[in-house]
Amino acid sequence: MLQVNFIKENKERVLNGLKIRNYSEDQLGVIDEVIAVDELRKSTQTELDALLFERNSLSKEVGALYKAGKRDEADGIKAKVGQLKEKVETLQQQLKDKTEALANLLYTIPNVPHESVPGGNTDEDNEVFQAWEKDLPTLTETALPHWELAKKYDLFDLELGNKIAGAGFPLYRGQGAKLQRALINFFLDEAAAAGYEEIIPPLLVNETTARATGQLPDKEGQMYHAEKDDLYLIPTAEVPITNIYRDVILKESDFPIKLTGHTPCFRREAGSYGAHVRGLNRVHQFDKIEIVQIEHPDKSYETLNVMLEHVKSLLNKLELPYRILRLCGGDLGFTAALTFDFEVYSAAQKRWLEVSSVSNFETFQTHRMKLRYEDANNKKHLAHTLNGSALALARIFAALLENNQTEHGIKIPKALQAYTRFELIRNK
RNA sequence: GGAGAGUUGGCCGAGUGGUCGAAGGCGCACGCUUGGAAAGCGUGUAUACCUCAAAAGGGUAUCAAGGGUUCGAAUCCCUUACUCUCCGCCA
Repeated sequence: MLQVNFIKENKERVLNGLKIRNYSEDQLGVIDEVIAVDELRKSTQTELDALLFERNSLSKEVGALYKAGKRDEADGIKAKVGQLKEKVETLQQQLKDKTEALANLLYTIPNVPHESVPGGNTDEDNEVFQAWEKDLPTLTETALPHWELAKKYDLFDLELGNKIAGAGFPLYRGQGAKLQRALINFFLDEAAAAGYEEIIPPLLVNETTARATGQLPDKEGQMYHAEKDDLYLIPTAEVPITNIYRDVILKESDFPIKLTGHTPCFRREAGSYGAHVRGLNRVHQFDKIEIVQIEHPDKSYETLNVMLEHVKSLLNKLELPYRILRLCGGDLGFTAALTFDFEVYSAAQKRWLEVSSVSNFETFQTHRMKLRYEDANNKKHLAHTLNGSALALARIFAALLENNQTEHGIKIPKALQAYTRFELIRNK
């Protein structure tokens, strides 16, 4: 969430940012509301602090008077302090209310988009940041979409997944399962080679954790919730991994912190339907390797580029055609300041599939998380967080099947063969 | 799941109603000392918010979390969480 002081000092910038996110004039009122509530909060605290000061000083006197044996005098002061009590309680309640009201307002305000974020409403308006310059693969008339290929080669089974869990929970088997595992290991090894420390985090997280990275309250309905224990199934490894550094004060020399992790990701995807969700295009559970960096604010955009390069190299090694989009204001996530999406071309479906999202959150997450660093003058500042998928498996898997299908079987890209230990997925 | 013990600052650890944001030690930083280092000596060393144009200064809160008793709570009471030990269950 944004800091009140930041909003006050950069009001125009914040308002413009919200406009890029297509806020109406009416909705922009929230900014003035925040400022007003904060003024009330401050004046309440000033009043309360003065009252508490009085109470504390008088109470100290009582102690001293008792020691000196002056009971009567002490009792007089006791009565006086007793009278303050009601007012203290009222003010304390008010302060609590105001603080809460402020927090609730701030929770509704999304991050300020980076200056490069274009306007626009939907994913149609995203800017093609890097197009695919070479020819797109073309397949024969008889080419199959991945869900058909899965049947032909027995790679995954949606019906069985449905039987066991429900729609959108794929079950991989045989060479399909092996290909999944190969991709996971490949991505993790590549991340390790790029200097990321591997983490295996919990797959369920508590409310504080989900709130810190901004999934709550914004994406409440998108996460699976184990109500009995009040835990959320992670929608991405970003959540538990970034939270490692919640409430931490770093030294400048600690930067950059680079973490990676493979986890399944669980998403309810409420409201999704239609042809675009066929097969593995949109599922409730998929595997993803996430890369996370915690950076010095001066370097975070440089680091964002480095992360883009990492994802590019993965796709190049997998020999998949891809393009990079810069998300427009309307498509940009609530917590992100700047996001680049990677899409791979699915030749059989003749469409682009999103396989990675690389974002800079600046201080939006670190403010909630209280993740700070200390500069040379011992001043504390909020750090920047970044993360990206490197990569999300289900759609990569789909694209690999479709693009590499031949009449003899499905070719495995060279870089992956060391992991799969087969070069071709053949009909049984 | 049951029983018991515990949770204090970066770490260890003292502290059972007032002068305690908290002794002492370790660590860390700076200075003195030294040819240099170690040792020694000295000084400093939490976070957030409010106030102040800013700094200085002042104030408030925080001893796991929340609530209560009291003029006053690290200290007493209640609730919750977590940790450890034992039992149960179990990969």
